[in-house]
Amino acid sequence: MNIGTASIQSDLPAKTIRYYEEIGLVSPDRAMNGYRDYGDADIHKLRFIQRSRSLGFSIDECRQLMALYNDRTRASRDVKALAKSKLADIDRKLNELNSMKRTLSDLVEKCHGTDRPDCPILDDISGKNLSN
Amino acid sequence: MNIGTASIQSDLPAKTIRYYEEIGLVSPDRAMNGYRDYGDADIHKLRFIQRSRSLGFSIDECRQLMALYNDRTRASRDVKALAKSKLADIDRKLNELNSMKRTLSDLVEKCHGTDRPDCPILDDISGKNLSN
DNA sequence: ATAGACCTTCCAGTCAATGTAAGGTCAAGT
DNA sequence: ACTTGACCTTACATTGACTGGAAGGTCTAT
Repeated sequence: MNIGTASIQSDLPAKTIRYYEEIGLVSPDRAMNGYRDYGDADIHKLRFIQRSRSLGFSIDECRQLMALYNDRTRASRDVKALAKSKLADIDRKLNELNSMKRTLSDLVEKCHGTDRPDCPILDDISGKNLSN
Repeated sequence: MNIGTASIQSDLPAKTIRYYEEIGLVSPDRAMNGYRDYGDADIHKLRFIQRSRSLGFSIDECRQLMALYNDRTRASRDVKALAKSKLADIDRKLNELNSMKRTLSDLVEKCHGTDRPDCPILDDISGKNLSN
């Protein structure tokens, strides 16, 4: 499939997809006319990278994650270790997201939601009653 | 407190903290010697920004989030609406993280974790049995 | 066969930092 | 009082990860 379709399927700009090829992250086949030709596996990788990036993983971490897909010759013990370490990263991020969610939920819940400009939680958040 | 301490407390490089001041995200007081002087509220904001950035929120979104802290004159109805929209973003991110986690967990679980180079889940992930 | 929507490469610009240089400030030790 | 070393300051350059735009080739439809 062409890059335009790949762009839609992966939710990444075509520009970015070309960039990912340039830095060696996802390298599609080429059709006879020189157009990039993406297969299902490529799309799957791109989608995974899209999610990873949008969640704050670096390109280098994506490269490691791609190694899990690409390197069939690697001992699966290594694959497993790498995957486990990334899982720990993900759990850390889940905790942080939940902590942010709690902060914002409190904000939503405790603000009265009227036009009144005073909002009790703002004082609390901004450090007046800082517990940490 | 000085920027070095603020750096440790917020888990952000001093360089980055200065940059955040430059772009108007967090502006500390100045001591008589010209040193930046961070208060507890500043640290709280920096920590929040640190978490937000590491989870893939843009600087512009951080700016919106800071507005929740800073703008006391804003109608709290607006504050509430903004917070709710950010909460929806967070829920989306939580879903994506859980989806990544599932993918990687399967990888860890189904790989035998020996030195054998074949790993059944790799074929699956790389699109051979693509269900989406 | 020509218009319009796609694709190509290449080079420049942006955003969010990060590195480095040159110099001022502070607290401790002699 | 002076110096050493860890801290702080600004200013300018560089990096990483895109993003935009130009100049041109390809494909599909009328």
